[in-house]
Amino acid sequence: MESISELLAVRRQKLEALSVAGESPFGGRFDTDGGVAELRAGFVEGAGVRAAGRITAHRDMGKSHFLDISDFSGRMQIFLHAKEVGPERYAIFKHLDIGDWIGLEGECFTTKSGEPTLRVKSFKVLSKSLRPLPEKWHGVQDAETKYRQRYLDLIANPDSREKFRQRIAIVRAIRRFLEDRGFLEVETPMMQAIAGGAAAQPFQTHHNALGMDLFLRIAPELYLKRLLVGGFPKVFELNRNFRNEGISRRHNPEFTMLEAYWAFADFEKMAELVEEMVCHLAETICGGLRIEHKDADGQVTKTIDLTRPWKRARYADLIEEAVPGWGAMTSEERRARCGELGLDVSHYGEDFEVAQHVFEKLVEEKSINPLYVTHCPKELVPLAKQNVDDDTVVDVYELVINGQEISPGYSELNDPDVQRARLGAQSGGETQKLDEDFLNALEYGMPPAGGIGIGIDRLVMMLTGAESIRDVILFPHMRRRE
RNA sequence: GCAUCGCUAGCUCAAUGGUAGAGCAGAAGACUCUUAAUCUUUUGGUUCCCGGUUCGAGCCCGGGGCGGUGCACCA
Repeated sequence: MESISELLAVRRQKLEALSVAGESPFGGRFDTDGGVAELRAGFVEGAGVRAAGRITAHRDMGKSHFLDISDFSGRMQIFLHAKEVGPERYAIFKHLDIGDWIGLEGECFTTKSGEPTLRVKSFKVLSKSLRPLPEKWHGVQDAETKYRQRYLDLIANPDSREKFRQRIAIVRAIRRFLEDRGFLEVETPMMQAIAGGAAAQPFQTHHNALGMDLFLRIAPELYLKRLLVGGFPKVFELNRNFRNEGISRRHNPEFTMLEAYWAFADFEKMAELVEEMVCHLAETICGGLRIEHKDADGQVTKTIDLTRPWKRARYADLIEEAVPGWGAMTSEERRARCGELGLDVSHYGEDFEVAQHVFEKLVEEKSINPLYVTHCPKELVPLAKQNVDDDTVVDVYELVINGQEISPGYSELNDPDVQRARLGAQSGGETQKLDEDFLNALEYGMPPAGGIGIGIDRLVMMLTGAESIRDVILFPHMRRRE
């Protein structure tokens, strides 16, 4: 007999025994006085309490039993004695396992060792667990199991629970922060006839009734700008984007993006907004402006200091700083210099692509503390206004933290003719891809505006010390098994 | 796509090419304040899959699967 079958068989036998004894193994409604961590925190000696949770530990002392019950909020100890519940209920209790959900009613008391504990007077089986839980001390270590069976990770790994609790708090706080400043949250199409607003491979689908192909959006940008045209002064959308590209530590095919637009503002005003917001999140949710990232042994590997004001620097100056003399070099000299620095730029055709590679490797990846990069080359950003003093650069910032691009911010381009030319140049003459309705909307007049995008997953990684995007996405995409 | 590392009991991990082991969980027993409870006994294996080398493969070789990491890709 295989081991797992044996473990399952034993639990099935207990399931049967519960039914025979007249105890429903899958319970029903059970009203409690709160989550277990809340009850433990609000502990009053002698008070009667109703609680429910999953049994996560069992310490057996003859006829005295100490158990931990847990829910998403935390754990609490309960004490169950044969004398307290009577022989019939005690017999039922003997059929319980670690993993089962139970509801109980009891009285608060403190043990000799000082642990707030619930003395069980009565209990009810809420759900029998038919499979054994992961190991109590090490939890689930296997990355594949954590991602494929997130529920096991959430049951067994408190660190993981905490990261998701923080993610939820961050998303909620962002919404509140923006709403408090008059931004309206909107919902725009996720299925689009033309996947615009970024340059990425889209997922394709098909609408049968309309007989047309549609794309999952790669960005909401062009629709949010239509709303600026329509008169919305401050809008944001915080939801999923889809990009049909590689999966990595930093990429999931569907990811969460915040985009916000503010009429009559510019990229610098948006930078102020983002700086204020991220610091607010760090202080209220992550315990302060110094964010520590730790390795598996708990050793601090890096500390991100979010103290304001954040550094601001021009794109060209940062490259010059990384590679002295860059600005005065010819195209050939730059490529040669890249070779000396160990950077492979052979597959880049354009000069700005070579520079961008240098920027990514020598500036972005090395920037741990916040850095606003401004005056970026216009080729990189087709949807932003050109700078009035230097038409080779655009009025944008790129916010880099933790070696990753966290947020771009623009002074949005609102000249329809310039916009058409820039998008046309980007699509390489494939006029089919131009979103004519968007350009048409611009011709009605879009107010000058500041706009931002923030990759929420990467922001949460930065704020919670997660090294992989999969650690902040509940159900990351995996290759199908079998 | 390329490179590299990994896959052993339900979970966490061991195992010079020579009888696959431990801890936890499970089962049986002892114990009325334990908290990684303790103590005694004990069940549990398609070593990811297929093939090869060998007297003999968890281990070596080839192919495949899944996963981690890096590179490539990615405004």
